[in-house]
Amino acid sequence: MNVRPLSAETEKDAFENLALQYKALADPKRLEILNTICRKNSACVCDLTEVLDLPQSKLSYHLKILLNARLLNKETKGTWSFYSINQKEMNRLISNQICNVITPSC
Amino acid sequence: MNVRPLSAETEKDAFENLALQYKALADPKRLEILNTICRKNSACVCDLTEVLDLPQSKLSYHLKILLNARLLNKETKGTWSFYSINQKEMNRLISNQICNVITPSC
DNA sequence: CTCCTTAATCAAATTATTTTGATTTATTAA
DNA sequence: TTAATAAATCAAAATAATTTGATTAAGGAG
Repeated sequence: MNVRPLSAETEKDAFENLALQYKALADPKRLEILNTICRKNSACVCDLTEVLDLPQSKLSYHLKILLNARLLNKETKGTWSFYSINQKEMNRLISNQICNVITPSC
Repeated sequence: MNVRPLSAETEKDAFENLALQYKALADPKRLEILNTICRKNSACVCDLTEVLDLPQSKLSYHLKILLNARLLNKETKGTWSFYSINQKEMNRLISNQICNVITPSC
């Protein structure tokens, strides 16, 4: 009776989710942010503004996009927000070869 | 004497190239185009306008982006342009799991 | 409480991407 | 040659993403 697939996600939904995630990766600055967070293991916004020489609001904007795509984890301690790589999701999306370029040793 | 790495590509170049390629994947319509071409093995623009119900100029636009990202091959026969998946490049970029979603059996 | 630090959010301006419809180019057939 | 088909390209309009600088919110320290 039920014609829809058992899976919760239609192919259309799957493509929209994938597009959202690849869009997050589709920016050299964001790839650099991922790379920097990986090398530091975990970083707060003020760490990244120093290393990457980007204003705070711009960083918060890009971090939000990466977080929304589930490529980052966020942990708040007091007024600090610590971001780390969601390597499980990176591995789900990206080949090992390219993971080794963007997030080596993560 | 030469301080630059032996590799032809700096990390900055690598990130820019990757961003270009992930940008091509960052659109549900383009994922659907890849999926359709994969299932048909090879398709011309007029095939795709029918199947995907998109105007010709829009298709040509998106195909150009995918071609430019080297995710498609193009072969011209007379006035037809036949597009097929560049699976080697897809595999270089994307995990097997997601390749099986976007381009199953390719 | 007041001050200071961290980071999120906001609105406006800028820049980039996509859509649209028309035109152009190239090839084939009559 | 002329007409017809396929697809690329173009310019303008519409949308979407990014940048900027300022404001806001939430903690901690004195």
